[in-house]
Amino acid sequence: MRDSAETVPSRQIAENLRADIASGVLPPGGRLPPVRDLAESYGVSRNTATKAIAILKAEGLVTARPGSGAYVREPYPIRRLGPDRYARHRWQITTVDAYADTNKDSASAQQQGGQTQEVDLVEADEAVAAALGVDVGSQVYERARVMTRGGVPTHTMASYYRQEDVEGTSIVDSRPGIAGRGGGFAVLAERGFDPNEITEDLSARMPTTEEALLLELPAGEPVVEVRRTTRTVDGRVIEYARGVHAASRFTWSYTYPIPD
Amino acid sequence: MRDSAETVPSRQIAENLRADIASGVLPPGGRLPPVRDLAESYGVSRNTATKAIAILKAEGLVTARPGSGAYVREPYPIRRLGPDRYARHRWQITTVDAYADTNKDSASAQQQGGQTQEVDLVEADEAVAAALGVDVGSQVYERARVMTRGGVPTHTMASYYRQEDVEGTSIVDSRPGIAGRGGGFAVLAERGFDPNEITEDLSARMPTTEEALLLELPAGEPVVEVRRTTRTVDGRVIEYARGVHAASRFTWSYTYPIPD
DNA sequence: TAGTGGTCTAGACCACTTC
DNA sequence: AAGTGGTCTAGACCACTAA
Repeated sequence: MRDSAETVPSRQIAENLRADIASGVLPPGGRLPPVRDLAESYGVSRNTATKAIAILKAEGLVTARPGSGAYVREPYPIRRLGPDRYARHRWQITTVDAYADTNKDSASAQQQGGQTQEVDLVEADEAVAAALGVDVGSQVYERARVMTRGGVPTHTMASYYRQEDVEGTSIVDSRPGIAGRGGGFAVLAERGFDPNEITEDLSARMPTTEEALLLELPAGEPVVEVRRTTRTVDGRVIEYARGVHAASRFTWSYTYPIPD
Repeated sequence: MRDSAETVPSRQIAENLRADIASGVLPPGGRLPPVRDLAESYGVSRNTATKAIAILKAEGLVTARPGSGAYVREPYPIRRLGPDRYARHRWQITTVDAYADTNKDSASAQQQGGQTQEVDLVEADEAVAAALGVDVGSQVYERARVMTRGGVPTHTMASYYRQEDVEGTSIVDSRPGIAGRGGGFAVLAERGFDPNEITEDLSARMPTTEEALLLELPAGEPVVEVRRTTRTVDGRVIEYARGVHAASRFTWSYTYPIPD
């Protein structure tokens, strides 16, 4: 065995374990050697072996369960998010199939995942104000929710609406699911604000401590922040939304023509 | 001061420092108290104070310069990446303005950033093979580069081409910049493969150790992996590319109509 | 030269899981 | 009860930065 670069013991141990993970000697879900064993076999202190594990945790390769062991992280089923998830047929309710649709939706929604929902009047921060074209600090409706899938929280999403756009609609009703499918798109459409175009901005970063708790993120798991602006055909912004996604559970896919 | 939740000393110190960063008491670029001072003022061991700093490093809030101090990370200028960066006018060279264009481009390119370039025949891995419609393990051209901006590496990008599509073109010439502007789009267009549509897939994760070294990533900095497929108007895939971006230096922006 | 972060040791206690 | 990860202490040495 060759050490390609001289390095400190903790990194060297981490590197060896990493190689075992990559080669499949330690398969996903497999348990790493206990820190006490690592310490002994490498002739280092327990702290140093612990540090090696900590390095792999920070890289997102390993999670530790106190009292049990350290395990190779298993890949989540990755959901691919494309423009299709906003497709009209998913939220546009015609009079003909309205009843059947809501039945089917509620059934599949509860099987696959759920969401909490909380509606509030809040003060618009800078981003919200800029997007909706209102003054910073003015009151807007916030619809905040946490989405789960198979009992595991996957992402948060908070939508913001102008008061006059949604006052009196079911969006403002805070009972979960009352806004129906489509994230309020159907409600907005009924009101005459037909969603027509979306701009999505993505960026990635490490989570805040609150986000890590809320989404039950393991160490070494980044988040993707999504900012979505929805406009009518006239270019009027009818919704601004911000979400935070556990990075390992999603990919985003966009297809577009090369512009001139 | 209230401790909202009982916690271990190292996390508590980290939380206090985090609050100082958020409130501006410790501004971006500001230096944190030395670990020895922290240890003394909190009445903990040096190790514990060091751990507190390590937590903030993993969160991407702080970077440490050995021998100097630990500093609040300053936000990078963020580059917004939209479909425009692939626009035809950026790479389509008409006979009229070809000369002026190359002059301008090389000047601005060298001011703002550069790129290394390496061209090789490599074996197609699974993703490359699937995208280009060739067998796994068959030989394809790889054009790998590292982009820098202001001397700082910002992202890698590796493009893959079918041999028969680019053989004999300047894409295969490994001299940096020889492919000209547009990432080879101009060359492909000249060959009769006019790039028409792009699919981009994004996901975020922690970097591998190689990536962290190559991109000079501080601890706690995730990367965004971009996979790009470029097609002609007939749907023929002419380029598959993969890149790794330092997350904190970019946002991605996509605008699209809501599909039916 | 003084100060700084980085790493390591040897030993300790705790809370938790697993049996 | 035995084993596990998590955390902490007190002390040490190193390499590096900055004056």
